[in-house]
Amino acid sequence: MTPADTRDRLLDAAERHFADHGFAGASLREITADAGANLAAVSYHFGSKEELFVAVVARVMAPINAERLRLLDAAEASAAGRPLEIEALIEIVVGPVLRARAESASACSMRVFARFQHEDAELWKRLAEGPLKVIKPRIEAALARSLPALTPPEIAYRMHFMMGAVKSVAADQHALRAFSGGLCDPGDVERTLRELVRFLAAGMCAPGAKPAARARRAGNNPRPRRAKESKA
Amino acid sequence: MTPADTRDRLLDAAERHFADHGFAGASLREITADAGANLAAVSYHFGSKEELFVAVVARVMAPINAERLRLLDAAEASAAGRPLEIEALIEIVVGPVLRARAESASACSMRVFARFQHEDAELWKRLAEGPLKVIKPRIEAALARSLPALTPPEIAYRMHFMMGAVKSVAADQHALRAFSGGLCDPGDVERTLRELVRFLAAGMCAPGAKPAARARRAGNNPRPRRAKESKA
DNA sequence: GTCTATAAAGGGATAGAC
DNA sequence: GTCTATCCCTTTATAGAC
Repeated sequence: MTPADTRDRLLDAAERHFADHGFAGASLREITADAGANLAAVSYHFGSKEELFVAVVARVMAPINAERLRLLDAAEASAAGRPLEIEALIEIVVGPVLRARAESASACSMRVFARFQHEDAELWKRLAEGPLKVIKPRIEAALARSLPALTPPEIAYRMHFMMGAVKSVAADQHALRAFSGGLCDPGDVERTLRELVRFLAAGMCAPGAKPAARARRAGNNPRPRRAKESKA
Repeated sequence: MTPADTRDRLLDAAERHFADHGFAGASLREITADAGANLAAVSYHFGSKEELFVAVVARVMAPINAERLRLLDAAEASAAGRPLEIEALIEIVVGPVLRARAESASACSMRVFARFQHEDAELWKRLAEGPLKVIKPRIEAALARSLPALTPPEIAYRMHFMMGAVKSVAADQHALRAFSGGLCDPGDVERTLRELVRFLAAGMCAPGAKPAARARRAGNNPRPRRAKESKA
């Protein structure tokens, strides 16, 4: 076997256990046994269980957000100032999450990604201040440019809904298979991604609440909107 | 405020703690202290921590699914055989979840609803075989009737995405407020519900994959496309 | 860096008095 | 039904040998 580093084996095992049982439900004893390491190795390499968890999440999120940034930079450079097409933009946001599975031997990255926000508030805040806060404004700005008919709250709501749908896929592939009665193969990442992008793009493009002007669909007028629209 | 029954106070406190910390993260000592009850009361009334959890989830799910069934029966009777309007159908599925908050004094029902599927697989299976398995086929059949252009796998995928978005709202209202920078008020249930239904209805109505016409899409080419299609 | 051994705390469950 | 007291187990963390 290729033992890699003890530190890396600990991260691999911890990723699996945190994904399966959450932070509180995973025990360092099982993690270290799974990693073929000693219990004290966690303290030596990370200091505490919480620091190990943070390291696991950071390792999961880093390549996902790096890929998002890379694709976003490339797409915006290629667009030369024009708004991105909404399906392409959503694929940039969603694709790296779903494809992270293929690159991870343990295939638990997505579950960690989907679950870590449900951990205790202190943990979540600490993680939210980290790698999330660099990519989110970029995505938000790109969405606002591509969907000029929507107000900022509408953009915010829909981003939230979108990430929820993404996490529902990432959280548990077994649930998707069981829930669909075998109709959906969660192992088919590209199919799942195609369905997800199509669903999200349509939801994102849904017409916003219009008080009087009945636009059949969201106008693709790249007029820089600044008007505040207060409606219920 | 009547102290109700010890059993009910235990359920109330357990709902809060399970919602905040998950099954593994909640401790019976804190729950019983919060309920003003004795530690041994859990064993007496429920038998074990796991049975208490199951009772909490059942109490949360029962009124939600009962309301869904009631609304679905009424809508289908009123439709007299015609497919339901997709927005009305989605509101029937989603509304009882979001509105469950208003009826619960502790306002934790939604968080329990959103989190309980992330618990250990054994727990999840046990709960999935319960109240979920009566309402899901009804929703699925109604969706299939309202969206005849979609294949069964497409229906299944989109149901999964839909419930993910719903859970993202139910899971943590604080996240919605923080994530939106204060633009979204999670306490405004009706506004949130309206935005969510509009988003989901559009996603559900997205055109399905054409069998022969649509070839496999390349990864991400920001080729600007015309406005999207309207009806399925 | 890795190990053994143990500390210190907290967990769920339960027996038995009342 | 409710309580006290306790059992027994697991947990994280750490000290110190190697």
